[in-house]
Amino acid sequence: MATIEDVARRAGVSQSTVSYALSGKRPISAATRARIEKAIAELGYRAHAGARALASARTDVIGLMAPLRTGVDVNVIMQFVAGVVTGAGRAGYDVLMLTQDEGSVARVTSSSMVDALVVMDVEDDDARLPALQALRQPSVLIGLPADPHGLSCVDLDFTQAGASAVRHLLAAGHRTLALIGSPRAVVERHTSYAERMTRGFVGACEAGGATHLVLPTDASAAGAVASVDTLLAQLPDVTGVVVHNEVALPHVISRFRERGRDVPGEVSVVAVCPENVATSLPVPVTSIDIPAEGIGQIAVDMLTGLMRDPSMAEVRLVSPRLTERGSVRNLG
Amino acid sequence: MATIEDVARRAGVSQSTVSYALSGKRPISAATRARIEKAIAELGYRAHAGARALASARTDVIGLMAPLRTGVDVNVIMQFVAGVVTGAGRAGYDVLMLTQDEGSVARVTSSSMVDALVVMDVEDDDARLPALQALRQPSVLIGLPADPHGLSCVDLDFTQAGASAVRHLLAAGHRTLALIGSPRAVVERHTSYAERMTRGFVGACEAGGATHLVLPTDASAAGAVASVDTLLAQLPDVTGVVVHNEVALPHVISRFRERGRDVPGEVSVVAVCPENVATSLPVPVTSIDIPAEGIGQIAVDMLTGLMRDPSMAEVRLVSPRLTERGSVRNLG
DNA sequence: TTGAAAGCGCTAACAC
DNA sequence: GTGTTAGCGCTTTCAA
Repeated sequence: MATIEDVARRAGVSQSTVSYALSGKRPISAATRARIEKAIAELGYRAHAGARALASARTDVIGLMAPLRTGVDVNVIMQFVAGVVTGAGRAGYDVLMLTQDEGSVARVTSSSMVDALVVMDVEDDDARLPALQALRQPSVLIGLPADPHGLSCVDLDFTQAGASAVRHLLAAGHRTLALIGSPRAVVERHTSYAERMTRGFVGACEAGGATHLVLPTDASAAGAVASVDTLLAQLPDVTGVVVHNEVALPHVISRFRERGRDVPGEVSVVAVCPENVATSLPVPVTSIDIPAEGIGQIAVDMLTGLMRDPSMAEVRLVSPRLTERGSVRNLG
Repeated sequence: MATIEDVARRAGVSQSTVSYALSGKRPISAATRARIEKAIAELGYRAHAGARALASARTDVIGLMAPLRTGVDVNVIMQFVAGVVTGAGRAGYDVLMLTQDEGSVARVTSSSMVDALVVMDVEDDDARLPALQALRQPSVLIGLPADPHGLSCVDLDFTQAGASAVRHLLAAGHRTLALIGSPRAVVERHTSYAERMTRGFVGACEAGGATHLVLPTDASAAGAVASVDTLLAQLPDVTGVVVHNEVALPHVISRFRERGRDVPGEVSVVAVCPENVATSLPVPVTSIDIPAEGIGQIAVDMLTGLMRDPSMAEVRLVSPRLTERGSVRNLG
């Protein structure tokens, strides 16, 4: 591999001139720059990442801690990852995937493998927060813990999403509502988005005087069936359902039909899921989009902002947008 | 951050002794080793990754090129990624996620950001192969191109999987079969696994004298419905169906039922998908498992082998294993 | 507008 | 069993 010295020699300039030509940190005459670029092209030169990291104390790599376990809305997670990776690419960064295990954050940060971190799957009272805040490198959470500890966060405003779904159903005349939510395991770890979704749902139901029920639901056909059956047993006159569980969604709808409740004839459904999920079902479903890819990109933007000015920590909640697709029936 | 020099000073030894204690590349007396470990612990020392990469010409990072676009069996892809990441972790490597775009492989390899590459979503006649083979760093493909160019490959033996599914149906007395396969776009790019699946399916049908039809199928409910309808129009007396399309699978089964063909009463189904997909449907489905996570780990093992001895290139095809779960009816 | 040279922190000869 | 030291390839003062 060619080194910067090879380039310098070939272009008849000094190493530092090549370096500055590359970084643009000082003016280079057009003629010199041309010779350097020619040499670089001829040699196929690329700066050695390790050497650059050593000398400059930056790696241009972002660490991404994503829940890689399967089963739970893989689709959404994948979209977040895609958003982070493409956003990072556009900003000139690469992405190092980290497993969920304890040590990996400490390892990659203290060995200077990454300049910054994006952390997904945040819990309401996440144990990692103090450690993250103590880091030399800035981090952005995808999710919103109860106390952000001065860390930057970005997420869909799930509280508003839950409330907005309910208000949409209330406006259509529904008064007996249910939330078919995240798997029990997710709820029990107090995962931030599940918590907020529930809060928004319950709050709006209470404000609107609606009877309501919250059902944690396994991300499987069986889970969907169980929840629908429980729901019909406990709240037989339910007419409006909010589904925040991408995997269960199609099975929830089928199960309602099997139980003789047509959607949207007898039961209206509002889903909270990525748009492609809502539109690719047999019957298009009215939904609040989880703009996962966009949020991933925002996370990277926030990170580059923080690297410029570490004091810029902020919380950004993307407002939910509900799209009516006909799975809600107006009882008015 | 503490440096190796800080550790050396604190332990009263030389830098190289610390380095050797860390790498185990030469014997260190127990007493010295103890003092070094104490110093490391007290200082919270971690080697600077860039400095190490510069001096040793290795990064302990593996690049992973995964198709991050959504829609196409995200679940499977996620499991591959999880397998690669956990396998890499166990082998002492981190994983750098690369986007599908042209330049990224050249960028990370020629700047020495990675020691090796795992490449997913391989096409039958993949344009990237010559470039991969010319690299300084070894690579492993997940998938099997027509001509591996001397590169290492690992995948489920989809040819066998297709054949095995057909033979299972033939053995149960079915004589009119269909393959509900990957999306047309995937097929048209000649994605390796789709190609091989079709080959295995068709080959075994012909060998067994079965009437057969292959239907590329969109990864959506609509796609599933369209394929089932086409199938029933073109091959009304079909009794055995192989489904190699995780997303379509549940909708295929529902659609058969809507069309008055019970599964497995009138139509028998063998799926090719990850086990968790086959078992979490309303009716458990007889399937050939895609052991994605395991294959991801094997890919990493092969990579570490290649880094030890670059001449060890090989093709590994994992034999399919069919699990009967009751969605195939014996017509005997 | 350019060059010389001092590190950045680590590894791996080489020497004892 | 341990120490000395010459790089690895780049960035960035300092000097001109």
